[in-house]
Amino acid sequence: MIRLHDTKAREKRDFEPGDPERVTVYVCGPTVYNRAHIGNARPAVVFDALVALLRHTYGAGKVVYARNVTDVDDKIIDAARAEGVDPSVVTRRYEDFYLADMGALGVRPPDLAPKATESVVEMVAMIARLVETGHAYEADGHVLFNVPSDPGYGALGRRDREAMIAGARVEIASYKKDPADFVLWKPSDEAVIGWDSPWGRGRPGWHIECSAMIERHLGTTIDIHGGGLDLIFPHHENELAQSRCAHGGAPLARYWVHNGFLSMAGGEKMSKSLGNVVTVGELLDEGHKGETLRLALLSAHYRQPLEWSPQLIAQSKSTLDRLYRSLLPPATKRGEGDIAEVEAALSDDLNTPLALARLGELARLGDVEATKRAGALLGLLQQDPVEWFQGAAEAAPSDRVDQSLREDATGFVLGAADIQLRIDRRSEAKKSRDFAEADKIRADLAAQGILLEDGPQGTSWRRA
RNA sequence: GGCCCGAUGGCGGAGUGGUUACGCAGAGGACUGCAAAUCCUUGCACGCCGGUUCGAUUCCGGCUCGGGCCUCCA
Repeated sequence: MIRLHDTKAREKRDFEPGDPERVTVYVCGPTVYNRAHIGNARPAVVFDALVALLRHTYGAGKVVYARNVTDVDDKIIDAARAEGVDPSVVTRRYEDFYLADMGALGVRPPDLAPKATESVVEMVAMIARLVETGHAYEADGHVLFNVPSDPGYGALGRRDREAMIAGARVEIASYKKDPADFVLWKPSDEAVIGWDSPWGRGRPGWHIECSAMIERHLGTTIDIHGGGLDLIFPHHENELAQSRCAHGGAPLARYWVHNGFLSMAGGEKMSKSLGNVVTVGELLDEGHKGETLRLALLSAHYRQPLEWSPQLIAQSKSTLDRLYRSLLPPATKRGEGDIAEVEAALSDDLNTPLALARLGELARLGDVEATKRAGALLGLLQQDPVEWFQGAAEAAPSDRVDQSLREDATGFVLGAADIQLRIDRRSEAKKSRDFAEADKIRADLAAQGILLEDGPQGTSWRRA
């Protein structure tokens, strides 16, 4: 039995899907107008792990995971205009970057990656339904959702209308019937991307995109709707209202799951507007392995805040070194591991830190099979251990996306054969008790990031 | 201002009404030519003030500090 913390109920609940044969998950994906930062990667990794657990529990073919791509948005329009290109040039580029970056973090592609621009017909239909049922109205070329028409509004974000209006930071447009009303459709002039609709040429508002894509690809009521904490209000609150009103009161999601934020040194949230972002691409370019970054993101519980720091990365690296070392032959099995311990930790509201601790115990016991299987649940430890220690650093995603940059992706001065040659020379020196020479060889290698370890079967090496 | 979340040892980070988290770093030991890795041993904790209780880090209230949201944001 999986238990999940439901944002709407504000407590952990037993997870019971509407149909165990078809468990549906929808997570708000990226708006593709720039590179993903490591904070953006947190939900991708967290929900990747959650979906892996669901597949493990209900069967690989019984879970449908959709993560949308928002490819129509004012920020995209601005970026395209600044570059003097069509918006699709911008969106395709950053969608490719996103997939490469997330792939490097071991995030498996979702079953469905619907694009907003491909569901405009459905959006228009849903808006029309809302207008017909009195939940939306046309004003000044816009179509707005009328918040007072939905008595249930505010339940997810737990805020009443007076408080919202009092705290509103933006100027309230004069054409709104109610200050809380939000846009479903807005007009586009000829210079801007747009679609024909009963209300003239225009483009959808942000919230309706998700509602329409969920309806089209997953159905009226889905099992899990996920995203970052900051999406609770207004994005998810509005989605919820639109969908419920368009579907005669049927709830949009049975469980609402939100991940906490990543912060930078000082505890401040990582965000574009604060200018303190570190992109996934930068981290990979610095030589950090994607798996290390993934472990770092899973090292705290998904709802807890997580402070991103060089120490966190370093600690995650040494943890993975230790885990991979246990997979290295010859493994000595000290006891029987039980993967159920890891499953139980994950099943309890995706407690990845506890799962990681139990994974460490499996590794300590030297149960290679159990360690690998448990690692798979977390999306870790699936590489060949020798490759982990001796392989080249992962090529940066920029290299993967842009083939022209691939030429010098290797980046290492010494290849395995070279290293072995020096190890042999050092062994000779040791045999003749020329320790000065042996230590010099070891130090020279260390200077190039190659660490030697003498064992009973001889000397092995790894990259730092 | 309104709403919400958090506060655990040097650091990261689970969990629990009474008993060991775990990892990193530190100390000692084994192993080693010396290291590294590994193994063994080991020190270090629950923001403050009240309350409930036989007993609270764990429950309740208040406070302080930190963070998030209040229609850009994972």
